[in-house]
Amino acid sequence: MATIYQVSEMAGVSLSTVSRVLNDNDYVSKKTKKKVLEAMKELGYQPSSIARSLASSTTNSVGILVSELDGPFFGQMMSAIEEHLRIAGKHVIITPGHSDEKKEKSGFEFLIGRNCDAIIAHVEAVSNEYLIELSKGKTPIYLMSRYVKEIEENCISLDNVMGGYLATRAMINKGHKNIAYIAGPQFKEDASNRLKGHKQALAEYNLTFDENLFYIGDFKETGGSDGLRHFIQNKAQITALVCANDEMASGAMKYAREHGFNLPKDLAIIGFDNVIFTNYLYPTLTTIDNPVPEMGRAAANLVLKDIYKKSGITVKHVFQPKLILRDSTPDIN
Amino acid sequence: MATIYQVSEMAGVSLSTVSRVLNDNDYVSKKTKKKVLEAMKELGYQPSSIARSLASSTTNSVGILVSELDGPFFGQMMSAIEEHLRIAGKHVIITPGHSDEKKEKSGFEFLIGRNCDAIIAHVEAVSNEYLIELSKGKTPIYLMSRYVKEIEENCISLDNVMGGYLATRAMINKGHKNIAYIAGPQFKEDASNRLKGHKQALAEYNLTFDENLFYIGDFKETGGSDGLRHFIQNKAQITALVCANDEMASGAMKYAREHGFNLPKDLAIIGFDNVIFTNYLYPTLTTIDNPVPEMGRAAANLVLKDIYKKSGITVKHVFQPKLILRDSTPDIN
DNA sequence: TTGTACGCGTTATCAC
DNA sequence: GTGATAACGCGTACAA
Repeated sequence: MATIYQVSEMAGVSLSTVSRVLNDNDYVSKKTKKKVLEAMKELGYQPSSIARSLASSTTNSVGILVSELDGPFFGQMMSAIEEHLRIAGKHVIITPGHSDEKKEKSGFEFLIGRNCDAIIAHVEAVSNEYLIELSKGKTPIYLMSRYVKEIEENCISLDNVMGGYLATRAMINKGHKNIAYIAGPQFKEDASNRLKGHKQALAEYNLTFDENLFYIGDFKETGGSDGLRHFIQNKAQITALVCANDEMASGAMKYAREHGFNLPKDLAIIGFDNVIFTNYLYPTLTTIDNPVPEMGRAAANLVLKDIYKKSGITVKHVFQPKLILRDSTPDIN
Repeated sequence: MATIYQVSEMAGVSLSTVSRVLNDNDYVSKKTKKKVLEAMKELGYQPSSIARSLASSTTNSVGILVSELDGPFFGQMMSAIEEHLRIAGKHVIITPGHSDEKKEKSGFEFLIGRNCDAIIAHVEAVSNEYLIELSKGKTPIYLMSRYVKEIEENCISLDNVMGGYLATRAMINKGHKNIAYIAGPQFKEDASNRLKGHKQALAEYNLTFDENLFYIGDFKETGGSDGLRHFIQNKAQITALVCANDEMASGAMKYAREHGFNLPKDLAIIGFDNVIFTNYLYPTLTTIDNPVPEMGRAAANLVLKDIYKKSGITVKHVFQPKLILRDSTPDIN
């Protein structure tokens, strides 16, 4: 591997000069710049990112901490962030936190230990206090899908209350009155906010929140099937089911069909997130769109602006969900 | 940030000694080791991975090059690799190649430029020659789901011919004779091998391969719907549809239903990969299991063994697919 | 078993 | 504009 030194020798200039053309901006005469560039090409010179990092104490890498590496939701998120960052020549170091406090913390430590210039995290188990404390450290932290007031400038979030409201209101508008709700784990902020929205919608239309029509699932397919089973066993009379995310909705659909429901006639179902496969379920799933790709780009833009000092960037911090009507919620007669 | 130097000072030893306890193995007396360890704790010392890399010319990072960051297939793959590598303290740098030759090449360059100790790649567009040439470079390359004879020791692959064979044979065993096939892009090796298996099965049972019952899709949902539309428009009389992956099968299912098919009675469908959501489709999708997680672990093990010299590891290079029977392929009477 | 001294490839700070 | 020279934080022969 050719080093900056060989280049300087071949071009007949000093190390400093080579370093200058490498970092563009400085004052270098066009003539010498050209000489250096040619020498570089000649030698097939590739700057060492490591040495650069050591000297400049910046790694051009941003850490991404997500709950899972698989799953459509996180796939979209990572994809959007990576793509946007890569254009700027930055790279991502991804690690999963598995919605577990210890693992999330160790994920942060791992990323910080790798000297990431910044971290974009979608964490659910650690407390706000922990995050606030962490934000005081040397590595800037940005939060996806989470709003923490004290560091709101570093948060990109969705209005989940509104989303939950829209979902339930959609059912009400379709004429349903017996609406069951399968929530996500309540320690997760988005899950509890969606539930809040659900209750708001009920209240607005003078429907009472019934504990018998409420179940807390795990945000996975099993949560949906377990929830529906729970309602059936308790002989709950329901015509509509609101699920706090698409995976659970899909699990509920499957369970419903396996237990004699004729979908969507016997039971209207709505999900949340508008994950890709919702459109390929049968019936196609009505859901609430969660603009994950845009939010991912926003997060990337935030670090580009704050950390890498790119100019001309403005970012939106709070995004709005919207209702996507499909076949799983037909009009009732 | 405390450096090795401060630790040495506090512990009253030299830099080398600190370095030694840092890297464990060397000869250090228990007494001094303890002193050093205490000093480290006292100072909250964290070794700089960058300086380490510069001095040792190894980064403890392995590059992962996948086609897409989202999608269930790659999600599983990345997850398995990351998890396994992380246990060994290595981290992954992930970047997508989008099944495009230029992007895949730039992905390799990117990863190599980052001084990854090794690269695990799932690439589809670059040629075998390119990969062989690349393998001669300083960064070892490992291939997922691809077999290149010249570097077979670095390949982890699935017996796709067998998989294709199993899929079609399953249909034949169910009593079907008019079996349509929607293939994946034929420049992708797995796609062409699956097709080969399909033809083998047909031949074995004395069925002729009919161009009218053949369509090349894009491995995505649209490929499935486009393919089925093609068959319908050409008035192909089919009772069974074999798709070269699950996404296409799901797209075909959706299209079939939208066009009056009563599934699974009117049309039996089988997919390939056994991606998570196949189990939540309606009807649940019969498919060929692609042991992606095991293969991911195998790849990770390979670099652990070859690059990081872990002992006691043996890895399987070629994996076998197997048939997963579900509801989309009922017995016919 | 422990310490010395140099090298890894750049960036940054001064002079010139 | 350009060139020395000192960091950056650690690994490692080599010597002791």
